[in-house]
Amino acid sequence: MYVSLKDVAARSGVSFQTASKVLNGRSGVVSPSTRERILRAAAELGYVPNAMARGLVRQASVTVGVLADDFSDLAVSQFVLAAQRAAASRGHGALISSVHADVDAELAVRKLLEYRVDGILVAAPSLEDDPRLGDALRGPLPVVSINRIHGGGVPTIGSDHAVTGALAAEHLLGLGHRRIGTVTGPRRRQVTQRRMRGFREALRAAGRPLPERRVVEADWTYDGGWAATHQLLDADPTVTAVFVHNDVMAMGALKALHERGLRLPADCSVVGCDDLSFTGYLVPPLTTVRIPFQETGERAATLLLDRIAGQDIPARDLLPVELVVRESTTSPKDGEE
Amino acid sequence: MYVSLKDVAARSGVSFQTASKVLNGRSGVVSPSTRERILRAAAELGYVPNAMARGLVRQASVTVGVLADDFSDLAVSQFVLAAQRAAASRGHGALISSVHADVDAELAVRKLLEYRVDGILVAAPSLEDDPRLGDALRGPLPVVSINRIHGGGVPTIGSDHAVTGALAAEHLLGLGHRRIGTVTGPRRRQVTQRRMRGFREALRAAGRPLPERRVVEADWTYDGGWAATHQLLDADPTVTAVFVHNDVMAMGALKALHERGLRLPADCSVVGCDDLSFTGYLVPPLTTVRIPFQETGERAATLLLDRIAGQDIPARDLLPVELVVRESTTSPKDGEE
DNA sequence: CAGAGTTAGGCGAACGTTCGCTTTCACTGG
DNA sequence: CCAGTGAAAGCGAACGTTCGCCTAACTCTG
Repeated sequence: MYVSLKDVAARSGVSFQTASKVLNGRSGVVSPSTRERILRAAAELGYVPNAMARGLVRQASVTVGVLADDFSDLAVSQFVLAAQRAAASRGHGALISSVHADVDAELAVRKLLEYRVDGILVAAPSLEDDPRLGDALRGPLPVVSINRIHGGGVPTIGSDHAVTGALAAEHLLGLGHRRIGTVTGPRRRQVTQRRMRGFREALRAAGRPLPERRVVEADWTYDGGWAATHQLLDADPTVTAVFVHNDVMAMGALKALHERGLRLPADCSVVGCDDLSFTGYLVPPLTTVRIPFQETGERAATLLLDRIAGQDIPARDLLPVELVVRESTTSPKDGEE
Repeated sequence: MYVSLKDVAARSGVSFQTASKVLNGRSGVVSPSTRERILRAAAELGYVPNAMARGLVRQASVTVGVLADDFSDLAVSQFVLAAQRAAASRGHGALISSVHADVDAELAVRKLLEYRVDGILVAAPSLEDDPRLGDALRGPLPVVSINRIHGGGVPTIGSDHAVTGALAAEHLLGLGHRRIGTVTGPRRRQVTQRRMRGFREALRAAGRPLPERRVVEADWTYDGGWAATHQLLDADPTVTAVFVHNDVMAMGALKALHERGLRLPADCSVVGCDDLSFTGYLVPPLTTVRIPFQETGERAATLLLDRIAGQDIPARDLLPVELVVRESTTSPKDGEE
């Protein structure tokens, strides 16, 4: 069905190895006239090189594997897209493999190994505590992850979560808020802990330590954010601002605050996290800490490819986050505690 | 670096072909004892079959290519994810290739061909008019697309756009609206034309033909939807309901309506399209026509794999859409025209 | 105990490349 | 005139599999 080098060679009257030299190879010299002849034959026949055969002899598939847990998540899909593009721009294909309830991480990694990917990009935050994923990933193959990998040993790239928490806290403190609550991601997750650390420290440094009743854990979802916000305001109706650990939950928070009859942002300020594309269109437009998903994907892919090319890469790399101020935050009406 | 069949064979004292039989093959009989021995050796050495070598001899990569234009779009990424999972559950890998400004469609298809994918799944609505994509795709390789392909000849699966438009119109008419406007996708796009046809016909059938001033074209984006909505209300401030061709633009529409001081849905009803995950959390929660992206991805992958397996598949397959009524639609305050 | 049948495993070829080495041949300079 | 040089092309082996066919040895059967 496909045309092979032999076919092209036959048509142009040379050996297939010579055809290889002009069509795919990087070695060897051929005269301009035969080169021309071979090129023409290839075009006429519609020759398309066979990457599997090439990969076999070169011992490199020129392909990276992308292991993602849930890329219907906007953040993950942005990452995957950016990574794929960066890989493509350097000539690499991207083989994706998703892990979810039905298929365990080991199997997904194994599949990628079967295809002999040259490296693996991991975007599976929900699996950061899975020791089996860690074991499967630690090996001779280059790997770069955007989340912590259990057991370590895998270069990680991400954003500075502690700074994220601190930025949110400082912004709200700067506006004059004194009773600030927070809706967090799952407590066991690194990202949650780090953000909480930065957030807590900034509050403490301002002499406003965070009481536990103003911390409610949620699960990254709209519903979770909605419920947690109600819970938070039930526990302490006096809070004037809420830091929500992602934009999706922040939407739920906005809805919950609306339902309680609060005027936004006058009665309660909200800071989100992520800066998803639609956050500027919420009512009110959401102030949020921008997490550079795309840049992370690009950078992760770049590092992975560098690593594949034999270079040394840092074990850890943090991209800067940035506060995007919109209209969901303002000064509280009352100044007193 | 990798362990090959020969290594396993050497350790268990058989020929590598015999090892092949027990580890990967489907043909041939080996005694339980040697099978056991080979299995043990493979486990000890950590044997992982080489899909490239297998693909080479079997003349099948057991891989599908996914050609997407922009999967940071929630709809497309849902599709891609579902397709990847469906393919994986039938043992196929998924090689993704994105087309965008920098890389033209032909090149992307060619890359997939180099990897000798067994079939291609296309999700590139923005390229529906690209004749070169059509040409690149028409060939011996099985292809299934979720959008029209220029020049035809490619099995297409999607949802019924005319019904989508009709559902929106009928819902609004049923609520008593008489002056209904619409914010459409780009006019040249099939999906826009089809939705408009269904929408128009339903209005005409109810004796309320759609005047051109109540139709504004936009570009699927928040900003576009926002601007178009303002434009629509400038052109005809009397409209009491708007049908917006996707949820993203509908968010922009909601914002624009807010800005004009209208109370929603009392002063203006809005119907969206897609039913993205967050639409239930907008203010007000959006009534929308649900497009089954995930099911489309699954079905497309299934059809493609069936096709690869040699079965005949329909040239066209439509999945049902469904109106999801939330709170952004209600009866107009005034009944008269 | 010969011959047939069965079973386990080996063997060779092929898939489509790459790559280093060898061969061929024309041309050069001493 | 002939060794030496250099360019152009060919050749063989290898990459890791699969698969059909072959063979050796064992087990029956009469």
